[in-house]
Amino acid sequence: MPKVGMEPLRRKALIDATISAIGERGSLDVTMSEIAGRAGVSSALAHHYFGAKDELLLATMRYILAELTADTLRALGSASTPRERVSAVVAVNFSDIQFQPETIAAWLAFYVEAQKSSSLRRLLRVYARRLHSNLMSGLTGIMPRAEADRVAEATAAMIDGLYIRRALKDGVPDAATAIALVEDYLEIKLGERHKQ
Amino acid sequence: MPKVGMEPLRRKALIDATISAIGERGSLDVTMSEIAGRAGVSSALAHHYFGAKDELLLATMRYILAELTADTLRALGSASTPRERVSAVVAVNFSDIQFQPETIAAWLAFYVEAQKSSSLRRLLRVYARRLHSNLMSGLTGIMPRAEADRVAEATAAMIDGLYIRRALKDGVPDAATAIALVEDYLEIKLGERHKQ
DNA sequence: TTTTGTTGATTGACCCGTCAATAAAAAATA
DNA sequence: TATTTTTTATTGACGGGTCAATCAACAAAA
Repeated sequence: MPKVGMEPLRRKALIDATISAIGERGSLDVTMSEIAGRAGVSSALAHHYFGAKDELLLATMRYILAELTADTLRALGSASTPRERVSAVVAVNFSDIQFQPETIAAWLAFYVEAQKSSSLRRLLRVYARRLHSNLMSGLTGIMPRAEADRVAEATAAMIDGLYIRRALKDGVPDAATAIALVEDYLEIKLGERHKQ
Repeated sequence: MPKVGMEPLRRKALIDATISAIGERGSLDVTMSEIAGRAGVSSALAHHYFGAKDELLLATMRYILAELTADTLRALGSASTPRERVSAVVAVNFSDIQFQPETIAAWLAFYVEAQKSSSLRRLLRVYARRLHSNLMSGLTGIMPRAEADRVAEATAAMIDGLYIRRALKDGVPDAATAIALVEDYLEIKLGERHKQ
């Protein structure tokens, strides 16, 4: 019983289904039928709206990225000092929505797929650069640019590393502990400056 | 022209071929024929020696892990102080052999596959635990166990994170810079203790 | 009647794993 | 030593399965 105006709803449902499918299986090795089934439609419809599987995956990654961006901007909005900006960026990356096994598994899988797909690689590079510049937006108010650069790099690496370890379900268990580790690094890195 | 005693040679060649194939494609999505072709044999032979694809992949991961273990033990052997032990472990992870795009891509791909394969997951957990305990072997000589635990966790996360970023060919470019970032963290973390 | 939504069925490609067959070396037997 | 037999090495061909993508067809809204 076709109703008009289904396209946006179907697209959203298919993207959600893609995330949950990838999250559950832990890799991009999910079939179009599997995804479509979760969204309650036929695989033919998924192809109808997205053309090819690659494009569905790309759209999904874009969606995840957009979510992260929105969350980050929101968090940055309510931060008044440079120090708070840095903490806000860190906190967002470990927020309930972002630090879920499903989302993390998807991230990891996309990282791997990025080696094959140049459009995906470009997208991930945008994310990496944005994370860096978001961290910089706080750090440059605290330390010289050159040092801020290195601290941002180390912080970003630490965040990514904690993500991976979460995916393995080994090591750091919860978000709070992860945040504590990153904040501890930042604290001594920033405290260093006060003393001298 | 069959010669006797080929088995170990073929096994090694197939494992090498697996690493280079995975490294080049950037994912485990390599066919048995592709791997066998690189090793200069037929896909049937690969099956003959390894049974199934899973087992070849597992053997490959085991091989990479064994290499890393050997390198680490060698490095730890020539470290006399606890501080040197820590640096040795860090250095090994960024040594030329380990920090190559091919090897890194393989690591990343295996991380993803580990979500599906429990035997692979077990193997990676062994690696994570070993890295942790290797770091601890130095850190416990410098700070209380509880704090050493946290520093080891943060260091390990940073190492893993720098690996990922290397795979993306973005951010930290060379091993020296990566080592500098980790060492900087360790230095202030250790220096902190001197001052108080 | 044109547009939008939807699917079952099908096709074509790809790939894992198996098997029968071949050939040379090694071991056993005469 | 000469022969047969067994073991080891190796591959081409193929069966069976999976899956992305297509298409014709149908139904309801505009």
